[in-house]
Amino acid sequence: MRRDVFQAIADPVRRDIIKLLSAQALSVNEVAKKFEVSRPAISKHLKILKECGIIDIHQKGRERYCLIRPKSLIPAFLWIEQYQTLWEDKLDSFEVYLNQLQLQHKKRDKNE
Amino acid sequence: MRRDVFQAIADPVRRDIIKLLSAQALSVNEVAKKFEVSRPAISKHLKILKECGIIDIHQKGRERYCLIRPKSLIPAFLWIEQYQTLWEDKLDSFEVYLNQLQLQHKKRDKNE
DNA sequence: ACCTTGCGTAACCAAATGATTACACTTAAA
DNA sequence: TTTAAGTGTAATCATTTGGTTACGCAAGGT
Repeated sequence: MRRDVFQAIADPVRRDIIKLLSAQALSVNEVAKKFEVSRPAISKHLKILKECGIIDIHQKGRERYCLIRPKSLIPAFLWIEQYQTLWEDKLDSFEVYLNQLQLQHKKRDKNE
Repeated sequence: MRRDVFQAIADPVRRDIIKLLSAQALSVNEVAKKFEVSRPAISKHLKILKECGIIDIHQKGRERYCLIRPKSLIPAFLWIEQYQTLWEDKLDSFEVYLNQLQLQHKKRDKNE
């Protein structure tokens, strides 16, 4: 059972939950009301988000409030960010492709 | 069958493939050699990456070269980036939590 | 003309995922 | 002290996922 931030944000429902909770802390029921799926389904999503460190859950009376821990998204952010220079490159994809291919073949293909 | 960037980068093998191809274009076999799993397994990962627009595959002789299309990662980058202000907030999580809870309860809880 | 290389894909399988219903438990409310 | 509200979790299920082996085919090499 993989439990990392990438798996956590892979599901669209969980991304929507993150969005909700980034605006305000909500109880489990309050979260569940925003979705079509059943409350137990939301409960499971919240459990996964908690296990991935993306949310905290605090009991208050008989309610459990979910609040986001935005720092948990930083690893995913950094992973994607490392490719930023790539997509900001001046060279367009086709040129990059040709260059890479040349490098690739400079030893074995002598007739191109 | 979900086919979006988030699902594409959810798998660690696919993230490693992206890393490889960000350095240079490689043929399917060259990619497969870098991993423990079988070539057909890599072939499937490459197919998913292609369907998500993360790589292009160009035939050259009997080899197929995979090259990254880094721009396809931008949507995921933007999604995570929107929470950057959240994790850069001066307030620490506990204060945020208390504030949110106050807002949450300012109408119904008058005895706290 | 063969054989080899590179690769896709079908068939199959175990495990993970995402959902549901039913039930249990705890805490507030009446 | 009943009752209702809020929630977790078990049992169950269909689908997806990620892997394997086996096979087929096209393009190069001999």
